Amino acid sequence: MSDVKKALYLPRFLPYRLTKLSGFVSRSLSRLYSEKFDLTIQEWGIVAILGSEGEMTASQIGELASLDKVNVSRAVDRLEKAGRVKRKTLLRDRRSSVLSLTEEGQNVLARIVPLAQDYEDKLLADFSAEEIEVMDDILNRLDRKAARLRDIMLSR
Amino acid sequence: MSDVKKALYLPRFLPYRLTKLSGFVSRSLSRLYSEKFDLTIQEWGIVAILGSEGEMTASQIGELASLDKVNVSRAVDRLEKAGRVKRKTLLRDRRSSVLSLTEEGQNVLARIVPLAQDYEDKLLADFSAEEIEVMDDILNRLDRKAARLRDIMLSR
DNA sequence: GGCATAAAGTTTCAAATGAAACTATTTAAT
DNA sequence: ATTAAATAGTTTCATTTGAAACTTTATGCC
Repeated sequence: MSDVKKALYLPRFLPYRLTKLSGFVSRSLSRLYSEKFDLTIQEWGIVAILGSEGEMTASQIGELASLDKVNVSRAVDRLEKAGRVKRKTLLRDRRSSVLSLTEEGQNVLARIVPLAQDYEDKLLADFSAEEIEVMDDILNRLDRKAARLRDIMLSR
Repeated sequence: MSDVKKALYLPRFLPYRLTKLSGFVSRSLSRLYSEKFDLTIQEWGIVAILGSEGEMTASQIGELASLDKVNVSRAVDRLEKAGRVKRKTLLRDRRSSVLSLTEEGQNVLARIVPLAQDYEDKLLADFSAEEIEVMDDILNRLDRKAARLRDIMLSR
């Protein structure tokens, strides 16, 4: 009767559950592209973003992919060396360059997208359309809240 | 009209969203214990588990905390050196030992639990009890499915 | 009992990561 | 115009991580 809330039951603790779930998912997914296509998770994110957005600078990519600039820089470097991404220096600001997929990059993307979609489809196979909508809403709200809390915590 | 599903919109891709959310959450939470208590995320998980389960071997902990044995070994080593965990060798199997929290370990746990609970409460503040139940169910199902998919993928 | 195989942890080594320092360029202020 | 401050991206260095090899102890088989 006394120590009801003394401890903390990890399997019910949301942060733990999120970490565990996202770990499962990322590791599974990475098996789909790491060996076969020699891509890291960051590179895959960048290729996916350039695929849907077209041209972007490194910092814009970082923003969208939630990657810090060090990681973007390294990943872009590897992608460029592998001939999957090309840079075009801007005249109006030579500090940064605009990045885009090469033909080879588009090729890789086209081959991975179905695998990734297929994995997501399988993960969601047991959920109805309404349930997926609910999940979508929950994730959005959690994401916004987590970002806000982080900002609050950082600011003091 | 042609390339509707060619690309993949990252901000709607579930694996990406999970990774991003869990990253936010873990980093925020880790600020609560890493500096103040000098604990890594793995150590915190182990302390929490030992706190609610009492005595366990390293492999049992790994099972519960979803940590591989290398990480458990290292984290336990640090915890022991910090006087937070103690080992008791089993007579019937001297390969492993049973681990438990020292008084100091229980102390640390008791000081962190309120902080962790508070963070979780804030994260969930905008959700109703029903919504939390729905979320709970969704996470359980996703977790089981992701684990099953991983096993399937590993087995070939 | 004696030998092969498995299991629990630990150690080692190479690769991934992140914080901080650095370079090059641009913008702002005087 | 000249200097100071800010921005984009890169490099460096120390730490973290994970896979594979290793050590010790236990189990199964003949």
